[in-house]
Amino acid sequence: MKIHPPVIHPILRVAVPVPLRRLFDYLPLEAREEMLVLGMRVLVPFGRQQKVGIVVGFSEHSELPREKLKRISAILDPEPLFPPTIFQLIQWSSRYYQGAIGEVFESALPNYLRKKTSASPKTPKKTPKPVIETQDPNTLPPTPPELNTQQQQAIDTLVKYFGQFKTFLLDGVTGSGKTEVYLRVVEQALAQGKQALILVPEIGLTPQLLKRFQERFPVPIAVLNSSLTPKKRFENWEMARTGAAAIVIGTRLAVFVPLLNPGVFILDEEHDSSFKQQEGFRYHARDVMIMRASLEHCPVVLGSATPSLESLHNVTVGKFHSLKLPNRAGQGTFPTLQVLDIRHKKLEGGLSSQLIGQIKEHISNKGQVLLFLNRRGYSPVLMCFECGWVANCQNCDAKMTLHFHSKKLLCHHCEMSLPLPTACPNCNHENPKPVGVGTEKLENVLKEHFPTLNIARIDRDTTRKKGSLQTAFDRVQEGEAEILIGTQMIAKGHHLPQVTLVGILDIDHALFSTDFRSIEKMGQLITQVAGRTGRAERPGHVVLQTCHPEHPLLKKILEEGYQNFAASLLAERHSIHLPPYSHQALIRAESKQPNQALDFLASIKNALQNLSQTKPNVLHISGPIPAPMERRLGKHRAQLLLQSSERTYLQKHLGETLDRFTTHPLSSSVRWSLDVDPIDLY
DNA sequence: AGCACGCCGACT
DNA sequence: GTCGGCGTGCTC
Repeated sequence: MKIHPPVIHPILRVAVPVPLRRLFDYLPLEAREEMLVLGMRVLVPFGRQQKVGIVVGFSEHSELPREKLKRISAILDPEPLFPPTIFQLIQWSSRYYQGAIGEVFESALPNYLRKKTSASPKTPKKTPKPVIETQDPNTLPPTPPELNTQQQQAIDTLVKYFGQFKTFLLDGVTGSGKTEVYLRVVEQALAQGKQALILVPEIGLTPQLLKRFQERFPVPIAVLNSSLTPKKRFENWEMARTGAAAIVIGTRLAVFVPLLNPGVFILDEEHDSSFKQQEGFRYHARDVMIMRASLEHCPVVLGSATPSLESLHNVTVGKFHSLKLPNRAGQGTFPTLQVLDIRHKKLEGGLSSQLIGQIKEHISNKGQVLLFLNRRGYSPVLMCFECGWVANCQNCDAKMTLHFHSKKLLCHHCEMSLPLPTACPNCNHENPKPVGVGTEKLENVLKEHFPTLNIARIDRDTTRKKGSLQTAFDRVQEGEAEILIGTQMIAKGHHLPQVTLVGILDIDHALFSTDFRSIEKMGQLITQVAGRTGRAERPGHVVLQTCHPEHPLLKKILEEGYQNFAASLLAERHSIHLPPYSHQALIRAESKQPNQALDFLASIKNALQNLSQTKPNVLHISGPIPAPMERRLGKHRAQLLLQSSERTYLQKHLGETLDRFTTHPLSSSVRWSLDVDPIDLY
């Protein structure tokens, strides 16, 4: 491909930010051709609008007659914003995830640069700190902890691979000191004058990691996530791009940030599904990061105490190199695990009397208690015991959740909210009753049981405000609350050294879910929640309440640990050809009319089947079937699952077929999208 | 996705 | 008689 335009009749191929899977051709500005370079932003007339596009190619000819082509309105950048590697990365991502090229480029830009502002963005020169400050060993802030042998080996191995591409899975139990490994590796990168990019799954995990890095390194650190103001995000992006920031910490969107001098890539909690974007351009930041590391010849470190089955498989087949940290750093000990059979037991707010007894005991021994219940609200069902009526959402195939404090029925899948009925809307009998337990009810029940104790509840409802999550964790860490109740938000990353008892309530539904990944997620969640305890000198105890104490996979994880559990799951996936032993793509569709989505998918299936006649058995198509929640927000949803052992085959034919379907008669009344490597089937 | 054009219901 | 509903079609 040519970097500069040809001299005669040049035509610019421009990626315009619209959900169309093609490029648009334009004529260059007269007499300024020589200024144009691939990757520059240009302002182009598009229909009646002006849009900011990216020049992604030059050619002598267009499929359109020359007189139909419009001329670009302006060149917006003095130099391309993307270095060649990022330019390639974006194009690869667009092909791999079958995203509209213009949208993929757009999503790699900070909002500030997506605007039609023709003002060329000057790099913020107000942070002219030295690009990289080398470390003076005498002024080392808090003495870094001593490393154990495994940590030292991991670091030595990683550093050896500086300057070349290799993917490492840092498989370290909770409390094994993964972060210390990151710190030392980054230290080495900085010493070589290189930058480090570190991704975390959620914004909430940034502050503590940022703090650790700031304490250790006196260098500019840029944070990139969606909570920043557009201006700030642009400035931090520029600091990364120009090399002013030595370290970049961000969420998945930061995977595309240009770096002047990349040295090492780190992705923490690699099993976390938040790395997968779930709308629009559906990329997985972990997989994009690996591709990026290969383009930029850097090592990439994926860290987790509970690695995804995909990554474990990649270790087995030799694509990833495994680095293990099997021991807890410092004085940390492993928690003891106990299964509590709650069949035929009377529960109070979801708690068995045994568990309540243990809570009392731990509290009286000055320990903290953590209760994990992955369901927010007061109760998931409101039911009339006279006629059997339950509160359903009118827009979705879902029950409405009772929220006691706000005195409302809320649908957790749309915005629907209703006042609490005092009588059954069906039979008019008084007071329909809540059924089932959410975190809010659990909190109320505990308050009755332990009126003198402080209880902290952490879920989406109590942490709406920015910073409130951190405040809640601080409260617990400082011992201000004796009992902590939380949804999966508490499973992520936070150190709670005073917790001596963890109670896991009601995870049984995951054992029988239709989604084949839900057991994997359950195992990760149990292990992560259990890992919150026993991190200091006091040993921890984990109690899991279940109605299925004999379930083989539950026993596996409790008796043999995550590693063996994961091995069993992998064997199961292998035997039924599920990922990572096959590749999937999911086409989702939704329509107002009940059958349009299904019909549309049926015709895609038809087209794909005709196509795959040349290579039968390579492509398996299941569906179309109605989505697990058929109606959501008033739309009828359906999906088509494609599975193949040959990824390239799947990818190629899918792209070609879908291109033809943009003109399908139903494509205007059916909203549809493609998800490559889907991680949940909803 | 926008944003037009275009053809049918309740309003000054 | 018109304002505006959202169906259909196009964007170099």
